[in-house]
Amino acid sequence: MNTASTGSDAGTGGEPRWLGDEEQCVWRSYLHATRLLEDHLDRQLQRDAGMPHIYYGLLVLLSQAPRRRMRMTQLAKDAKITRSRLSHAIARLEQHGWVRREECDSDKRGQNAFLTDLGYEVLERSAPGHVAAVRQAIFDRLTPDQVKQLGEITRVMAEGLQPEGTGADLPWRR
Amino acid sequence: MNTASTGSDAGTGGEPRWLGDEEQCVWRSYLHATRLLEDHLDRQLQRDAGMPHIYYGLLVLLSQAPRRRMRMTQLAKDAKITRSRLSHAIARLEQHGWVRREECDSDKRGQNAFLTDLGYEVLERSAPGHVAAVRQAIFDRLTPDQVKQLGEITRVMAEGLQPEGTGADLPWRR
DNA sequence: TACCCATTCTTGAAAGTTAAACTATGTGAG
DNA sequence: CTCACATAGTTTAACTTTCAAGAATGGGTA
Repeated sequence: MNTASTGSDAGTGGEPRWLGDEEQCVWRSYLHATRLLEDHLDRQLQRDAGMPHIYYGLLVLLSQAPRRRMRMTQLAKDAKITRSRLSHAIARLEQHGWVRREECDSDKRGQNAFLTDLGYEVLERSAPGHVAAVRQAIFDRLTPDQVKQLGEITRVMAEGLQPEGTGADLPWRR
Repeated sequence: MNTASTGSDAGTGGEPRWLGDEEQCVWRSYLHATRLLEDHLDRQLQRDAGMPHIYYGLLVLLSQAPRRRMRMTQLAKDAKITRSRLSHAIARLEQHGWVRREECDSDKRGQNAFLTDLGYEVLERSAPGHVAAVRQAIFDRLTPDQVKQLGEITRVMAEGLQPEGTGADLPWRR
């Protein structure tokens, strides 16, 4: 089924409002760009740092955290991934010696993941190449205004997709 | 390593040009938005159509093709995925009876994938919900101008990431 | 024809992801 | 205190993706 068409009936609720020609075109561009970029960065990092993009992002988050350590749940939230996925990811990063776990003092259920020196080195070594790749794909190709627009657009999108409410965590909403 | 920092040395080539504060912020928003949206659509489609977003996209492409069929390589190119990935994907879609393969007349190496009636029905049934999800995440939240900007921005990005040259295929470049 | 190399598509194994179930600890009400 | 329920994190199995290798056909050149 086309995402467009002047189609008729209802799906779940009422009349489905199909996408117009221009919207369709934008949607396709979005899909292509995001898919190509993610693939590109995944390959670049797999080659240069030996890990997929998302794992690299975890190391970055840890490197920026107070004592280079963070609670699992918080890390999962910041990285926008599920706890399950994080568990698997940290397990692997741990195998490489880039990250380690430690019990959490205040909460016996908790675990902290922390970046090892070895992990920091890997990050240090691969950061320049990664930034270059990001720059080449985005910041070097867009005008300053477009960059600003992209920031605002994605901010709005993310806001709308956050689990619940803008607090993205707090038990407000509903 | 931070994607920013006023860091010093070189990576592979010359001085790495780190991202400025604003660029960093945009990049983070981009990652969050795209990750959240992809996850959201994957869950929505897995629930309503029984397949991940990318598989759904394959059915959409097939549904729009001439006789609802397409050469594997062309399909892979249009969907921006590798042939290997496509092979596995089609294999699974075939198991569900949504797609089938047939030999290609003109080239004995070739295969056509075609959308079955059953596949078309699934698409027809799940399209409204999918469009609604896309609309809710993007088109209902952005201003018409932002939508236009997003289209242009992603077009530029995709262009820069295409395998080689804009032809995205032709043996020109280099 | 014989040969070489490109193209098409598939395959198998390893790595990564998901959803659901599960363990263990925290927390509040009664 | 005790029960019920929420939270934190892990685990299992099924599924998806990737990478590298492989089988078969096409095409060009000597």
